[in-house]
Amino acid sequence: MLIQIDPSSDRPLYEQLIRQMTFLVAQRAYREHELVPSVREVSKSLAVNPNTVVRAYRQLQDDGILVVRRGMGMAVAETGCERAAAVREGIVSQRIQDTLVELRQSGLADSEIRSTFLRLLDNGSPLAADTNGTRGIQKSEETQS
Amino acid sequence: MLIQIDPSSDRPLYEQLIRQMTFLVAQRAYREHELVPSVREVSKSLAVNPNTVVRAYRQLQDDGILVVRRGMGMAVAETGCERAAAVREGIVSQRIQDTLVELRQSGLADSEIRSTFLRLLDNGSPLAADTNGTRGIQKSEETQS
Amino acid sequence: MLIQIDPSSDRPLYEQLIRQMTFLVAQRAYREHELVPSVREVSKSLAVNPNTVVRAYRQLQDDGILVVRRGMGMAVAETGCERAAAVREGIVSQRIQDTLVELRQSGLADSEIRSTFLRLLDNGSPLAADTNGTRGIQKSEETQS
Amino acid sequence: MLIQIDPSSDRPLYEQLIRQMTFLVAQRAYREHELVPSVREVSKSLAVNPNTVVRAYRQLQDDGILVVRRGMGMAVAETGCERAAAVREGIVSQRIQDTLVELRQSGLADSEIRSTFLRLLDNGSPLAADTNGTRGIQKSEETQS
DNA sequence: GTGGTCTAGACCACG
DNA sequence: GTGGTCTAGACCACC
Repeated sequence: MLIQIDPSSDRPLYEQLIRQMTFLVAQRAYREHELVPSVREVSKSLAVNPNTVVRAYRQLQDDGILVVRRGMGMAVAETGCERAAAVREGIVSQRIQDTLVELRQSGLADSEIRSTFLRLLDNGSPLAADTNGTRGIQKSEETQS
Repeated sequence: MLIQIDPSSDRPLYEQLIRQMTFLVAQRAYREHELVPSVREVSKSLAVNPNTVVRAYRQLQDDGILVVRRGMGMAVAETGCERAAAVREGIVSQRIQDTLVELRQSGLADSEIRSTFLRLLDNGSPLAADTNGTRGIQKSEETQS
Repeated sequence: MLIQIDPSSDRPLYEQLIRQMTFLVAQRAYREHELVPSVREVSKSLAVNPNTVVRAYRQLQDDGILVVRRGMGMAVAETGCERAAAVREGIVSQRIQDTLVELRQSGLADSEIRSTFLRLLDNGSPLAADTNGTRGIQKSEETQS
Repeated sequence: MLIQIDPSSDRPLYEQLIRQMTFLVAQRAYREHELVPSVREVSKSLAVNPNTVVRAYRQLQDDGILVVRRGMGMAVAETGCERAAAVREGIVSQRIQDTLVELRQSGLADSEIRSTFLRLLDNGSPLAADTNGTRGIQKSEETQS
């Protein structure tokens, strides 16, 4: 339903776009064969350069999540949702692994890591708790002013 | 005991050096007033540009973890271990927070995140079991030619 | 007998249509003065934009392969089959030449190119054995709804 | 030894760069761990925009042929030559396959295809027979004016 | 010096 | 309207 990017994040914009889109398709916010927002549309809504969107969409093609419908736009690929879910799985695991490796280097015991993690997990749902600096795009276009 | 860096990581080398050193001091691998390896030594052992080491050491000075002993090199500061522990605490919390924010965007429920995390935590190798691509430096300096 | 197009090919649809039609006329699947399927018919059967068919047919006119029969549609021109055969000859030679140029840049010796080519030539399915993603149109028009 | 591109070709520049570089590595014109020409260098020598080169180099990274040496440039990856050879193999096969499919659609018999192919193969070595419009880059930089 | 990212704007082919 | 390619030029982090 919603593509969100945070221009102040240290993650590159195109990478955020790739991740967001992958997650959305994995959640079936866009379904197989459904057209996704056009490059220009996304570009305009998120105030991002078209080239940046193109770059993200291209990667999603390479991942087998999107396909080009020439002259019409880009659509979720035949088995796009599956692939997206698989890619998401990989991203999530990798992210946790990386974090664990770094944390273990800190000299903290696994038990300390576990307790800190669980404490922060239960704390609050920071799911865009602060929307400062975040720009989003709705699926149906009447939310934009 | 050991400074480890991974040149293929996406983290900058100087950042890895800062983190590693901070963690080591926090663990009291180097104690107050103890001399730390010289820039030249670290640079040679890790095959890293001296400038990169200088940069890291300067940051550690600014953090109040190291101090210059003129003519002798750099040593752990008066209250270096405390400060290092504090810095470490901040790094660890921040790291977990960041990870949580990203994971929540993936559309996975907190319960799924928790289970994946716990699974990977119990699985893994305690501390870089495989050292492929990782370069280290020992506390006693005669390991490297 | 059959116009086949592959919408997922990197060749533009109109170009595929032109080539296919040229080949069919060269093979005398449609003979001199014989009416070819109407724009509307082709468009519907192949699920292609009518404009695309129009564009292809116009090119075939320019090539002297088709002519308009006002009020009736388009037919193979007086000397259409000859011209089509000539055009086909040019296309085929050009195609092979292009391929050879590219392959020679790969650093493979001519002998390797030859053997690979012959191997693949003998292997393969004679004519689009698997029709996945390929859409066709029959000469007799009652196959499509 | 030589990167060659033809700006008048219908193949995109970045694709030509990818192919050329892949072929060169496969032929061991650049060897494992060896630095390849920098983005700016290639860009200048071939009179191509740096972004275009970046795009090509990025793809080569994704293919596992090149790796970044941060601050130093890009080098052939550990098993880069193998991978390059494998990629080349795929490119070559695919190219021939595509050609065969198209030729078979022309209505020509396999025997005719074979004879035409062999004739053109033996004809001449069009390996850059005409250098009009082709721009190249030497390995050692003293050839450029 | 190196690569990485982003913007701005242009032109093209396709449907 | 759509995506694809390319250029030009800027700024950044890293070594």
